[in-house]
Amino acid sequence: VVSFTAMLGAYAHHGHLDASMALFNTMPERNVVTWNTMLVAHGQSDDVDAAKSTFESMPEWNLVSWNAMLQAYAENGYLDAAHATFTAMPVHSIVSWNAMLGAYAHSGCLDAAIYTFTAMPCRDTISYNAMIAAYANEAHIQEARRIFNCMDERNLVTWLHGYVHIGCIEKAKGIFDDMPSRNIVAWTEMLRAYSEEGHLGAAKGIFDAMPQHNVVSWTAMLHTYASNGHINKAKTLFDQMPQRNTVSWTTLLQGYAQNGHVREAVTLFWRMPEMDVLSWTTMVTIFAHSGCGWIAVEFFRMMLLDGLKPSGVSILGVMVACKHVGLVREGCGYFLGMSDDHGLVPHEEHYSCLVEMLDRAGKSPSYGLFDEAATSKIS
RNA sequence: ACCUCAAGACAUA
Repeated sequence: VVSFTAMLGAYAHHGHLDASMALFNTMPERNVVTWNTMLVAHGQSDDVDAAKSTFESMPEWNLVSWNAMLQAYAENGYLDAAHATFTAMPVHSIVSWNAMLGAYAHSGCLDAAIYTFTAMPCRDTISYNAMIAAYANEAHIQEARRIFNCMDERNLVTWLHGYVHIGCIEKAKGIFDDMPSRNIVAWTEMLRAYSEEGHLGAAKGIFDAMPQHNVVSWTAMLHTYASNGHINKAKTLFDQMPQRNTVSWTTLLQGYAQNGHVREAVTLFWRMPEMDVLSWTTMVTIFAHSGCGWIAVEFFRMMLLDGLKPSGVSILGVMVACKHVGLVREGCGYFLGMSDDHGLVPHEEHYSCLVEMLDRAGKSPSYGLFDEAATSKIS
């Protein structure tokens, strides 16, 4: 069983999900680890349903199974389901807490992340890294620094992480060079740091020097090419990648969008195995600024029909589109839907876009759709 | 032999 399970995991790691499944089905004997490996494989290829049904078919669960299920939900944006799993599990390890913390950090739920971080019975460097990222994502660099400074235990990974997030790339590189052993997370972090600075050569150097790659590192490199105008290299890399997920697809999609290759973007989009809010939003924003705002509106509607919950970014995109095409009622409706239907808080961008939209149509802010509070904010 | 931290969309002139 052990060697078969190891093979199963190896197949999954290299993106051969079909091979893993075939092996799984023919295995004479399976244990919890075998099932867990399969569960994780499905989660990582963004197939939550398959992960869920694997979980439900398992003869028994251990802590790792629960954590893997929790993570599968978290990775695919099902925050509620992730939390429900967390509450349902019989015991929690630090991995469960970290997974929950990471889920909140990724979805921008800073308060929930802080709550989780303080409620945890103990914290390791992974918890600190996640918390620093949560603050940094929300542009609370001061707080990120504060956490970084108040940590009771530090190691090199956390230093690296902290420096990357506060934008001190030279210091980060210094730490990186001093690390006695670097894991793939550290390597990828360094790669992204260079990528963000536009140091394409340095990023490629890191990528080539890495002892192993996985979807995340491949995608980080893909993003480096795509966002620096090297769309052909990006495409080549994408085709070579042994494993792709929604993030990889969206990264390439964005590369096409940024380089004005609208046709290719559309074709690629419809070939995607799964779309999430970010992939849809990319399509919305591609068309939002052009004269074909109605196409953007169509994409937005299709996203809703797909059952996805729009983000503030996607709403802004569709509002910009409405503004350009003069769909005032429609645009106001999306704005109102933010708080009424989706539990989102409109930001300044949404208000100013709304004002421009009304202004263009010669309507006053007291158009009749808004209550006093909104009207006063608009004016 | 299996789980958590690292990768993707966004505004303004």
